[in-house]
Amino acid sequence: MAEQQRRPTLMDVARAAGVSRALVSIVMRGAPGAAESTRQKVLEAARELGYRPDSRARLLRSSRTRLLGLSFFSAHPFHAEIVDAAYAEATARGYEIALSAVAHGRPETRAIESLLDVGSEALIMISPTLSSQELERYARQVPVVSLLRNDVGDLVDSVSSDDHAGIRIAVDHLAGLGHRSIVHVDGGTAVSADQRRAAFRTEMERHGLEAKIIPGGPTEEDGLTASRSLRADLPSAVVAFNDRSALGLIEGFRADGLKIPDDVSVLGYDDSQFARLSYMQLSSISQDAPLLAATAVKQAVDRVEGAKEPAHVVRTPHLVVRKTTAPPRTT
Amino acid sequence: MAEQQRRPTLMDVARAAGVSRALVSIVMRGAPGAAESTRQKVLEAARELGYRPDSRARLLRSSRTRLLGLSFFSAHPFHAEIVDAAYAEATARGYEIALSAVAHGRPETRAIESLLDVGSEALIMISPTLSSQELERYARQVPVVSLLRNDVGDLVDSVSSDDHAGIRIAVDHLAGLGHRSIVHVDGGTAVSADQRRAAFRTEMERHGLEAKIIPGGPTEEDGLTASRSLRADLPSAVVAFNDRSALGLIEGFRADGLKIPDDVSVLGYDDSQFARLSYMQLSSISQDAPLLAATAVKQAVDRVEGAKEPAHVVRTPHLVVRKTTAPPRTT
DNA sequence: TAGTTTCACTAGAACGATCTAGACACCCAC
DNA sequence: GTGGGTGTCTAGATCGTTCTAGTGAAACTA
Repeated sequence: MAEQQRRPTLMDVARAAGVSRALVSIVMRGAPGAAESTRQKVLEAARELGYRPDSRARLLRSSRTRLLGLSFFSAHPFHAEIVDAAYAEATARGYEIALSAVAHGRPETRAIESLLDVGSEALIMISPTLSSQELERYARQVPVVSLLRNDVGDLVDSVSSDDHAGIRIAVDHLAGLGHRSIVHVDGGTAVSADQRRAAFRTEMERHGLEAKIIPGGPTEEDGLTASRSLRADLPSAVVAFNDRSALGLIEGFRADGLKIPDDVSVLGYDDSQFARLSYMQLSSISQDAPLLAATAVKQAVDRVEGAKEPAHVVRTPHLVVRKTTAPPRTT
Repeated sequence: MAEQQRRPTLMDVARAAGVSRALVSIVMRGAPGAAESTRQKVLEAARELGYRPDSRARLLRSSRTRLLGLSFFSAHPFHAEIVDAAYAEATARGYEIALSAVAHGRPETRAIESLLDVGSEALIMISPTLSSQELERYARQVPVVSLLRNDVGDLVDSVSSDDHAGIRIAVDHLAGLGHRSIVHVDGGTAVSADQRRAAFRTEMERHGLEAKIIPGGPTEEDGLTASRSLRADLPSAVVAFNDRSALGLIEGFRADGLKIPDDVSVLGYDDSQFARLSYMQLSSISQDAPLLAATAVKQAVDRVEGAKEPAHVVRTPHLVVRKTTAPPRTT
């Protein structure tokens, strides 16, 4: 069936329109140097033939590819929101996004190399797990922007959210509601977990409260497990490492017959889609992913277009109060 | 800072190793036609220079690109699981995956064109929303495999799960447990919703039961809304359109003080990561996404490598019983 | 010994675009 | 009428590969 007909090339369009390849190229790129009348003629011929420029050839030849490489983790739903926002911002700035997923059996280096191989002018990496030395090695070839992580050395740009400020806001919020017994279920080995843990310690001290920290992780299961270890000595509020963990915590608490927020307040982190679900109504610290993504794209474009020095942009997160945090039970 | 040093090319390696470009190309591709000794010498030189082939040039020149284009919806977490599995299968078969997301403000056609522009030899589309005419238009250029949807015309391959069988299994399961009052919360306008709705009708009839259907949709919110409209006349079991909808249903029921599965059994569809969460323990109809993904990749590769006729593979889903379905309350 | 085959290697075209340099026509000013 | 500018268009090189055709030497066959 399906006859695999050859894709039309510049040459085909040129022949059809009776001009040279170079002129067709000029017209297709919208570059100056073509009379309006021929421009129309060429465009018409191109449309007629269903011509689309071959990006391999285009990228190969042109000095500027206007391609931004974006690596993300396929297993992390939160990253999808960022991908979405990055597309929008890149398009607005006249750049394309080349996607590469870090998946099971496909390490980060592999994802990056493939982005480089297709001619990305800059790399945006969401929560990179590579060491800063490795990141710097790539940064010598092309500008690299680390998204959601900032301890990446001096050669690498970073766009991140102020974890310390986020935790401060979290602790202030809960302490402000009157909570005295607040626990942090940490992120284990996840990116940012260390910073948040440390911040929690100092912020609790600032309030003159004891900083109790329970080992956790980034998934629902981690939250669930943590809820069990909290059962014996229930705090009045919990600051989760992220929303997914918070979900696990809440489910665990509910299974024990506890009411949220009556018996325990739970505060998430990320303000992801999960938090926004109308039946969850999870209070959360928002990093504003779309804004961070847009900033990272801007950063990458700036570097590509001449900015010499890598910048480290830190945005302050903000609190989104929904229905899982409230003043403690006044027993 | 970061001196943007030029990437080494075949020419550089050739010079360093004292051979021709063509020979380096042969060695890098692992093609036959080079003596073992020179092979080592070239490899060493390449390693030394940190050479990596430029995929733009490679793809441009070679007749075979060994690239499979994969389009997915960034907003649909379920698709991420498929992306993951597709990578694995493609790698195993010696192919690369080119990813393109359908995102907010980035329509499916745009995602596809970009995959074509980079030289994909075949297209795998997850739950395509284009009309079969549009799909066929692309299928004339390159083999197209539709994943999770099968009403795509004769020119397009499809790998899908037997929706009718899935619903039959669902209804059999619940009827077998003794349920008589079973409701289907449908998928609204989502892909496959029509098939499942129709199947539910015929299968319920086969059991001599009344097929009650409530309008729904693919998200948690849709399930939640549906739970409210079920409140007045509570069935003993619900077949949700998918897991996300099931989650919404369950949360809605719980908010009304109902116990799952004591008061209502809820059956999901997809057996996604949500279903597997230890606190959800959602009974669900599994389409086995990794298997479907692997099949789609195989299909695409077969077509690329010579299979003339598009095939329509239909896999039978299976039941995964967890803790949200049980015999009805014996009032 | 002459002819054939095999092996290791190379020169140069090709892929489909962009880019550089220059040609040609036209208009204007002096 | 000549020189210079401007606007439109083209030829040919080029990007970094792969591919085709072929060279030359060694090894085998008759």
